[in-house]
Amino acid sequence: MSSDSHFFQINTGSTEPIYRQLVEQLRRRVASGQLVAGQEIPSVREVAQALAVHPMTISKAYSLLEAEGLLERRRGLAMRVAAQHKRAQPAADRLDLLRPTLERAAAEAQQLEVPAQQALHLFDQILNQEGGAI
Amino acid sequence: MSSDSHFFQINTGSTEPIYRQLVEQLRRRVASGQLVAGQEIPSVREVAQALAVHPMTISKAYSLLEAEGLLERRRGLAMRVAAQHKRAQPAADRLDLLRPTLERAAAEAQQLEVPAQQALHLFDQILNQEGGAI
Amino acid sequence: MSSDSHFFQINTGSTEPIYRQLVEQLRRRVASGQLVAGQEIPSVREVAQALAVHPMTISKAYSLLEAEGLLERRRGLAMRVAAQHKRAQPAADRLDLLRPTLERAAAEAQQLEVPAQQALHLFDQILNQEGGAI
Amino acid sequence: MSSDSHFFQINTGSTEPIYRQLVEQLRRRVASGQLVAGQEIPSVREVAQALAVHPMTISKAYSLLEAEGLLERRRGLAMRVAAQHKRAQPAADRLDLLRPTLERAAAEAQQLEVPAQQALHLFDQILNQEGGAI
DNA sequence: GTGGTCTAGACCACT
DNA sequence: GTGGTCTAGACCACC
Repeated sequence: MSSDSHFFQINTGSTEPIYRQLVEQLRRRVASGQLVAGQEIPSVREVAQALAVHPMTISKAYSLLEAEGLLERRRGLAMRVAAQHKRAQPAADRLDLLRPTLERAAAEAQQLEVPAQQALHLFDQILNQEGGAI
Repeated sequence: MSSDSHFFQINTGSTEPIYRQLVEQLRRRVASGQLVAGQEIPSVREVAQALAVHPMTISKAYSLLEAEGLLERRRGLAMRVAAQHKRAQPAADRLDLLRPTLERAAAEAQQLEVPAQQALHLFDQILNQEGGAI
Repeated sequence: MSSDSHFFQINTGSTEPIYRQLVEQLRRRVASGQLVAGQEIPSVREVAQALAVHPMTISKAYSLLEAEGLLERRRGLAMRVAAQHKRAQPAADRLDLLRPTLERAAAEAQQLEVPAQQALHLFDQILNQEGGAI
Repeated sequence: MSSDSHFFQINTGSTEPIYRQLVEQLRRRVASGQLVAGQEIPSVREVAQALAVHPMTISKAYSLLEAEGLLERRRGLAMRVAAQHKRAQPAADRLDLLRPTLERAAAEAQQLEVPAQQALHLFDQILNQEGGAI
């Protein structure tokens, strides 16, 4: 599953704990429907190696997601997206999940006295670089 | 200085340490020129009470900013923005300081499969609510 | 808080993970009302030392109980029983929580061909030794 | 040997490893004399299918019991209870084997503050349901 | 191969 | 003092 070496992206410089970055990324992918019920996720060891992080850190993220009912553990097998999870959420709800980070960006823009128009323009640029067209 | 009870805004629920939230807010305000050399900032006790946070947390933020040369401590007097700090930064540099948070928002949008246009629209709305027109 | 060195009892020989033994003991004490909202529990380090177990093992138990809403974390302070937890449960429900272990004991008695009367008698003896009169 | 589909009872939800559940059940049955020297036990495949468990798990239990001298492996034939094992144990010893689980139940009763009398009454009920009269 | 548990021990954030 | 995060690495249970 070497093609999954970029399954997760983490920012080691951030104050946000790595395990939490993973939890939130996976939650978003399930909310969007990118990950569907039954789908296997890369193993703890694979992710740990790909991200150069200790396996226990990955395991902690997976355990939390399991406790939350989003992942399913199967003895001796790779974990997978749980069969009976909250299904992919409607677009309006997903947009809401984006709100906190945008609010933070807006607060920073204000403190930096960056005009709204410039902030919007920069965001537009970044969105178009990122993953290409959605 | 009761009008300064909202000098800082913090998010106690965040994983980002409070002292760091304070440090970064103040850096941004200096970068934007909202705070100028010689300007007094609210005392540790005032801020601690207003934010319902332990005074040492505020003190830690102020000490870091002092070590950084951004604030000046004066015996028995309120701290103030240091005389010889890097002056307010040009608009282009300030825009760059906004980039990391917008990159994070863009990554989240992509994982949530929120179309760029919708994300931009939401950001626009939030910017216009926030502090009013800039 | 040295008098709390026996706050928890664990069985290191068991296959049941230590952290889970702790979680279940604390759940039972809250269910019975022995632990009430707001009450502080011994610190991670105290328990770790008293039980001769690694602090992270204790921490894991406490984190699970916090995720479950039974404990409350307070930055820099000892954890305590959450204010808004499911209150102490009625006697009938508590009796039900005892059922699984008694079912296991009954199954073992059957496999050992120990007569019901003898099993009951032994249980009676153990109950009366244990904590004294309840 | 389809009538042996319920030769073992396991609890897949438990933290106790399946192979260990099997080992202990068989030990108890031998201790009680329910299983006697020379008696055949169901094959790995039969048990695996009946319990919906991986054959290697059953095999591991059987191997441990063989290493312990309780079972005998015979090329091409079903395993059987070893000829020269510790014979069925006297009633007093078997009662002792029941003690650990009853001690655990007593500890739980105490933590739940369930009165001894109620705990005993519940145990009595369960014993009489279980396998019928012994 | 899979995930889980635990230890020893460092360093961080906060009161 | 409090809890949290992470690493390095051992050993276990299961497929």
